[in-house]
Amino acid sequence: MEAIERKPRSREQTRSGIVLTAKDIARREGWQAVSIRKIADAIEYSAPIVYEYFDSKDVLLDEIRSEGFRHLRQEYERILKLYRDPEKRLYEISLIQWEFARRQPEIYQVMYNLDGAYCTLPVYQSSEMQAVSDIVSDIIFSFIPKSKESIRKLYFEWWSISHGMIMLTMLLKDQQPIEQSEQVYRDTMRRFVRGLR
Amino acid sequence: MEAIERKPRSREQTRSGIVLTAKDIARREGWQAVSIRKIADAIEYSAPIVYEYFDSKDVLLDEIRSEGFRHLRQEYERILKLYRDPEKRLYEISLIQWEFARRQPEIYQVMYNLDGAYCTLPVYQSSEMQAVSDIVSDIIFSFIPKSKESIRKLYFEWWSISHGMIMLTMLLKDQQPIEQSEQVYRDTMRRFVRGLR
DNA sequence: TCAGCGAATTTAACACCGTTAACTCATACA
DNA sequence: TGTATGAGTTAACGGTGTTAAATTCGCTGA
Repeated sequence: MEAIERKPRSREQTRSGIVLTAKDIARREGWQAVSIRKIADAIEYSAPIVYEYFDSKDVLLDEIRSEGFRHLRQEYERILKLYRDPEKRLYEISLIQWEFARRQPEIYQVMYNLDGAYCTLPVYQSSEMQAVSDIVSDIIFSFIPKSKESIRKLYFEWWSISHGMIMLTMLLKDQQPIEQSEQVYRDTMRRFVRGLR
Repeated sequence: MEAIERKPRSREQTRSGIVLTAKDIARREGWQAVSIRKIADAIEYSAPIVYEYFDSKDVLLDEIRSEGFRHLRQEYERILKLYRDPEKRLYEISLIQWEFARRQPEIYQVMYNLDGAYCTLPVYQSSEMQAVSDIVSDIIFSFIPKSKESIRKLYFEWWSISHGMIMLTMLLKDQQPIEQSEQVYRDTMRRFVRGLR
């Protein structure tokens, strides 16, 4: 983030500078190292300026989290356009999930309050999260048009397996090679998708 | 924890008082609210005293985490004595896992660095965690005596499903009734165990 | 009884944190 | 020229983990 200098910057640029810097520090030093003052330093402003863009650190984290869910949603919709087969769709979306967590672990962490990332605002009532949930639920529904309750359970199951494996992979990453975890992930998700029909 | 007064206390009592207080604050206010000074206040000592028992906050959290894994191991071994059928064993252990997370969520959180709990010391090289892993792996092995690699994968799978569901249940607890999540958990774990034979 | 020692405990400090009030300062307009 | 507006800063408050220094206390030996 040292690329950012303090010359001519629009409000929008400063705002996204804050977000970028926060993510950058989180990626390099972990979320517990992200502080308002450190962000302010990086964008070459004093700390109170950050509060002109975000009411609190919590709100900033929430924004980054929402951004993560939005990005995920876009990827999901890309898959929807690419494939028509529900089986293929759900499997590819599972892979998207994996790739996302692998490429942007710090975002994944703040989305689920993992590893020092801690956002007070409840995630379950975020519309962005609801959107990604709806996409996956709809795919499952097109698979087997059962009751809303059944779909909910199946989605909960899919989500749990995917998220659980991703989390444990992160946890054990220095002990168990990622390639191996990825293989298990692929196999398990494929089996889950197969098991739906 | 208001029961603790400062009269005659052995070193051991003070030490466990620190641990108890930390867990108590975490349970009531969340891990991000746990501070050395607050613990010291509760046990009626000044902050530096805590450092006579624990080198750092990190070490204190690590101790609580290890305690959690030890407790889990004891429960697992209780199940081993109670049942001989591997299928029954694995299923019952799955239920233990659920019950533990439900009854002592703050311990579960610190074990996996969830929701503001953050312990720097790596969990994957804790012998206590290894012990519980070994128990479950052994059960799976007695189920289907395959290669070490296969067992590892199956254990990873079991752990992911269980942990994933528990985590998401915590995350969605205000949105999705726990009883419902528990039902899905039981069904899924039963199905997993069945699928092993 | 009292001096002195050693251990137990506290106070004070450092460098950080999130957050807010008060202040400075330059520009734009009357 | 005077003043109001807005951007940006400094300074402060109460909190954090942590450590060094100071203090208090109980006990031993004279």
